[in-house]
Amino acid sequence: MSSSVFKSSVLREAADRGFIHQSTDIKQLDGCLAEGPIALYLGCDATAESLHIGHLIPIMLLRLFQKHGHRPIALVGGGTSKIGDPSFRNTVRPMLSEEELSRNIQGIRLSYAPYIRFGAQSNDGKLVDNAEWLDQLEYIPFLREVGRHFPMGRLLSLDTVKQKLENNLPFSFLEFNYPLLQAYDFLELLQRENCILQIGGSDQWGNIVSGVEFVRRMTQKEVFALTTPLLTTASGAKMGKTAQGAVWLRRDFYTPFDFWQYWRNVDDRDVGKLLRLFTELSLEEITRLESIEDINIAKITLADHATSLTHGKDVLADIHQAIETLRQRGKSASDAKHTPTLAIRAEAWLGQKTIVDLLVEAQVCPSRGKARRLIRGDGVCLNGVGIKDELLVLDSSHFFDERAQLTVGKKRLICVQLQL
RNA sequence: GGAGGGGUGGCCGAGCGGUCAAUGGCAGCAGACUGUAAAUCUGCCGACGAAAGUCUACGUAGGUUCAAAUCCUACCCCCUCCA
Repeated sequence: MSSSVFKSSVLREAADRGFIHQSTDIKQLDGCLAEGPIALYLGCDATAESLHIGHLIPIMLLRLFQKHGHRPIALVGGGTSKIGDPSFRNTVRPMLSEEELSRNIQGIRLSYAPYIRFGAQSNDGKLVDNAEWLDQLEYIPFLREVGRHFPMGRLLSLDTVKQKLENNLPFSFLEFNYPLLQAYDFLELLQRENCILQIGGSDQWGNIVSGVEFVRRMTQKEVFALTTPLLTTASGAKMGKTAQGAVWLRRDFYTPFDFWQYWRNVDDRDVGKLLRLFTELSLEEITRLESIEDINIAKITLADHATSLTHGKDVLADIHQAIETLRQRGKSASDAKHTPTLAIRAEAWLGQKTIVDLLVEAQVCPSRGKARRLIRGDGVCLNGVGIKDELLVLDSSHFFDERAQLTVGKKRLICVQLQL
């Protein structure tokens, strides 16, 4: 999508950076945006205690809108999470308890903090929980006021619904109601906050458009939908998922070091795209980085910027020091605060426990058997020396200044801190 | 409510009384080559154990059998068709 067609600065930049996948009447939306600040919202369900990289594109877009003076609303689906979004997943979502939900909502608030400025100023963001209104709904009034605006044909034509039916996947009336509730959110936010735009990932298109149509039927007002592309890596995998699970945005779920590594190791073909989406470097600067022969410079820049946006600039020095340690296979002793660190008590370990125990304790391996196999596969170094002997017992010779560097493969580093 | 099909390791998917800790694929991890990329090749890929081996697992609970993922019974869940 060419940016030159837009009058509003925010859509121009969004288009240039690759944020726009689909939208309803974008000309009219552009007009509204050019006239002055609007309120817009992004919703997500309260299914975990942290958001992850998969959520990040729409969040970056929400941030972009705020940067251009618009008012962002982060909606957390405390209500809709009781139903479970059936979109594009073939298992039924587990039912969450009230306690889990409120814990998750708190965690999501924390996840948003680096990206969206919340507060009371004119374009400060706001975090709302749709349980606030959805919990109040009563069945018969809801059916009469809301249900009748959803033609059955329209509902059945939703991609998410069709997919469930065609593939004979489990799908109950409970989940079938999800689009209605999400649509209702939009109406509620229009009335409460004069919110006229909903953004989301492209998998949310059906749900979002249901809201746009519903609002039109209820109020005769035009509201808008804008979706971001679903990010897959060049190799086709879903962005942000690793074997260990999601790449979480909260540092107590995923260390800044590992977060940095995630970006450092992206596919070559994705670097430019990711720089545009996940850093705030100028487009000229990104083009320059792309033209440099050594693509690793662009990757490191991506990792630095994405990480400092999420975790703050001050983590970078530590991370770079740890990287240097890794590069030299654990020669120097770093005491980085933002790299994975394991503290062990001298009297319990020295002369007692083995390298296998250490790998398990450091949560590198989930079991002792895995740790053994990792060693047998030449995957483990202690202070830069390859470990051959899985029975190796730790002693003071392994520590310099009470520290040892445990490296696993080329990318993982654990600082082991000895406590006397 | 009736009839039929199905629930196997992270996912897909074989197996249908012993040789099954369970073929194969994907994903993953480590090694080699590189650039902490991709592709390729090699090894690993339930837990405990140095090993021999032991234990726990094929929806849940029982049962038959020397022996069960495989047979029987009940229950739970999913799908399809009928009512």
